[in-house]
Amino acid sequence: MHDIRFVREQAEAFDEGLKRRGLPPMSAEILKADSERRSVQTEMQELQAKRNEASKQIGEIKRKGGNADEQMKLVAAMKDRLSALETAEKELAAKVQGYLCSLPNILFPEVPPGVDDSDAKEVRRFGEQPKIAAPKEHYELGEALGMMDFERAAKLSGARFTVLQGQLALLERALGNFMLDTHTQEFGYLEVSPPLLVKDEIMFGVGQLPKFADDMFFAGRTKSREDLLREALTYAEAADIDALKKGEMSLADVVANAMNRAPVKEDLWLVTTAEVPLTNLVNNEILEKEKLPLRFTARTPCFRSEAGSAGKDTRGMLRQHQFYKVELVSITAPEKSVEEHERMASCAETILKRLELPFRTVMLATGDTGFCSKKTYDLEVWLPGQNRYREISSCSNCGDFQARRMNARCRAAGDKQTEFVHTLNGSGIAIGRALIAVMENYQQPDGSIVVPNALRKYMNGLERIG
RNA sequence: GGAGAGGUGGCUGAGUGGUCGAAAGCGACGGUCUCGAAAACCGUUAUAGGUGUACGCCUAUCAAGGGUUCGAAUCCCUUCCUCUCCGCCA
Repeated sequence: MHDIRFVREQAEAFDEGLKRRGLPPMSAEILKADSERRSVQTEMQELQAKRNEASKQIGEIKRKGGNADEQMKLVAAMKDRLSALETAEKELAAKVQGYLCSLPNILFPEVPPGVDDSDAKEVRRFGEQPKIAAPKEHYELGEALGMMDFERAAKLSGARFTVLQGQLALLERALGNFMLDTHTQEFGYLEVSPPLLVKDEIMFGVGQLPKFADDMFFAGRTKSREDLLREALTYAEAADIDALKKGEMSLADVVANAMNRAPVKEDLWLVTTAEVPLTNLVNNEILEKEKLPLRFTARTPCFRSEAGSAGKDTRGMLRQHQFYKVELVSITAPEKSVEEHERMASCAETILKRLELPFRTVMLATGDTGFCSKKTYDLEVWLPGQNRYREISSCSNCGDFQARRMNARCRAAGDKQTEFVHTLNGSGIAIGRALIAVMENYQQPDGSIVVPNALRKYMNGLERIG
């Protein structure tokens, strides 16, 4: 979410920021609504002050047993105007808020222009690509080993799920344990085991809602769809139903109106990443600035609908509805986030280095950087089976964009003024894809897979899978 | 799932229609005292927004949203959350 004061004070910079995102200038429209809102608010507050004064007098007069008819008439006379102003103020405030929370974050100047991952700028590269004759893809290796089963997964859950068994299941567990140990013991992250089902406002806080609902799974606590619809329809108005009968209104509109009128019941979303609960740990809090940064890590399943990626990466477990990931989240003082971003990327890189997997780090282009982010580093691991680098980690500095949505602030000791914290998140790293990378990079001609040194102690000394 | 009790400032907690943004205590901060500290005493101590050059003034906020009323922390409705007992359950 953007700061209205930033739009007021630096309208050109704001529009320039939108332009780099490929969006038209919005400041004029926003400021128009903002100034309307303020003038309505001023009039409303003046009227409220008058009303409050008159009400106070009424109270005094009545206590003394006098006749307050005149004052009551006065208040009654301003009632309509006041409620109109209150409604208008609410609408305008919502309009301004709507703009501010639906536009993406302003990017740092160094973010390279471009539209997709091919425009990303490589910043560094590590490791040598292994020389493998006729490298196989991970699913060929896994299925041949009998430890990766897509058919049975489909039987249980449909496409984009995997069943891992035996040593590959162990490898998955070992990867997560290795990553968590590294981040907690060497880099000072606090291990967290968070809820995986969260409320609307939590998804809003990290920018998943309201725009990206289609990317998520929804866990209704309620009954069947039919029951839900019936319940909502009890809020339909008689006038709407009459209009429906006369054919003046569509069923869809009647339902939509009823839904709007029905009370909001909070159902829960499945987290798309542990960033969601970890970042929100500090929502609505004022943290002691001296205790920052806070660094959290968690290994959790991640649930994604992959709505926009039909047909992409359909083979294997590269793109799944459910996968494990170790996530890193930092909550920093405003002036520390840039430094923390570099540190976080290097924590993620350390994992790949220890696993001795070749990778490169790129800075995403303007058109490819996420909604909340000011700047994003992607780590791309080498996959011999695909003969290309593929994303395995994404580290973003969100500045105060999420903090504003979550109302997460900090305050220095002795200060009265609070500031919004900065939030950063990064994969440290995606476990499913790390498993793929290990399989493809460590594959042997006989179809077995050598276990990287760093993982052996997490796999009971196992040196080779298969 | 059934029954009940609640949600008030940094914390504890009073307040059931009118000078209540809210008693009291604790905590924190400033001061007096002291060589210094403690104790004691005195004082200060919410957030957001609007408005004016300015001491300021105004508005909103007692979980959230809506309603009743001239006026709501207080009454009504809905939602969310917490706790207790029973049931079920890893």
